[in-house]
Amino acid sequence: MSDVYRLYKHLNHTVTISESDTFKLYSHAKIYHLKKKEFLFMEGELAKYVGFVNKGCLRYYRLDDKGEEHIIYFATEEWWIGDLSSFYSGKPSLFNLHALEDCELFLYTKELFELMRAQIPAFDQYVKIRHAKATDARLETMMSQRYESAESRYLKLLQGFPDIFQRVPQHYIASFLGIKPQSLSRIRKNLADRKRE
Amino acid sequence: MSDVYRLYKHLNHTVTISESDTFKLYSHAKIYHLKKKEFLFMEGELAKYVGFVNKGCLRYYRLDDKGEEHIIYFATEEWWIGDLSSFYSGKPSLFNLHALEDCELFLYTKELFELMRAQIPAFDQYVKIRHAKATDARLETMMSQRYESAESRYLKLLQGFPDIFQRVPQHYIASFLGIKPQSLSRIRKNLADRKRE
DNA sequence: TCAATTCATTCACCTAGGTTAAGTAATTGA
DNA sequence: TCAATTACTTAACCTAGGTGAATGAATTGA
Repeated sequence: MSDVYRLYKHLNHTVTISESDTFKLYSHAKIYHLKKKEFLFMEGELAKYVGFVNKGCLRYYRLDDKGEEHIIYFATEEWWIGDLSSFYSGKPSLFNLHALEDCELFLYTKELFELMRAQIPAFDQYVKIRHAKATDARLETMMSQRYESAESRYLKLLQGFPDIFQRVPQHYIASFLGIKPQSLSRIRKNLADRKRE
Repeated sequence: MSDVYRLYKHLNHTVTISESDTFKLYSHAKIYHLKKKEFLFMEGELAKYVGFVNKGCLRYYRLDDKGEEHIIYFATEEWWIGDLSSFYSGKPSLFNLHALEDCELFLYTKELFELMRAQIPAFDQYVKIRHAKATDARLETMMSQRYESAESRYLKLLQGFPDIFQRVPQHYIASFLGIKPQSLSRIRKNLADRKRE
């Protein structure tokens, strides 16, 4: 499987893009290897890249005023990563992007990213659709945080992103769900107990 | 005060836009009067307009699976309203946009809105900045829902949007904060008691 | 390889906010 | 204008999830 195959396959789920356009996109990217436990950027730094995860797993998180971490998303193969707010505004990021496994990323600076959008209409189209979906998904998360129990959020995650449970420690899952590791343990125990009879 | 003044003033907080461009924008809008308790659109309908609130107050909300309302935002003078997701995708909205006072709105269809963006660069610029800010604000809301107490969310709202308390019934404030009216009453009582000594 | 660290689990106890229900005040509309 | 509706408050009780602390299991790294 060529390096570019995953990107090609991914884009073609959403738009129709040629192999040559995909290759163009790929060949302009900075191929970047991030080792487990390294950061692509940290709070206070400029998030100067957006990138496509070709391999690996990362977490995007933020600290609250008590210094506690809150994971906003996990990114695995075929996810886009970065802090768009910092990327576009040029202001320091409030977030941290942290590798949970060794990663291979295709990175773009703002200039390069805009150039790709300008030169490859199908890619521009893809980015627009993605933005819209991401915005919707974010609202969805907010709503479910507001009116669903932690247990039901856990079950949804288990259903919608089962992979992640094999790849990241459980206390990160808890942080993503917005609860404490002890609470996640309790929820899992309750579910197991209930299943037992 | 001319009808267009508020729009002009508002846009010039963010970008530099001429009176004539503002007037162009205004003159293409559909001026729409929504009476108190009417809906601009409801769940299941197409949200075919986005609009500028020139006068009045509305709430944008959604029902959960138990049929409970959750207010996402209030909009008063100088806010933009609409469901961008439905607006752009052409799919029915999941949300309701409901007038809490008699309103005067400047409405645009998708075609007209895109035309305005294309013909008035300063407006296009304004819309981009707005989108970015709205996206950030949404994430902020999500975070505060996750790790701040209802009391602190209440105090922040009181500080950042004091107006709204004069204009909408308290149970809507509660719904916006993500709590029950009784809880808001209790929080207010606690604060008052604590202030008393 | 094994000591140190990091993870997961469990338990007892606490607290913010939900629930139910009642009572009062304020608005609304024919 | 006044009956009906809608809003707000209070209080007793309940529950999901937080807190702190203890224990053991699994990973990590010199």
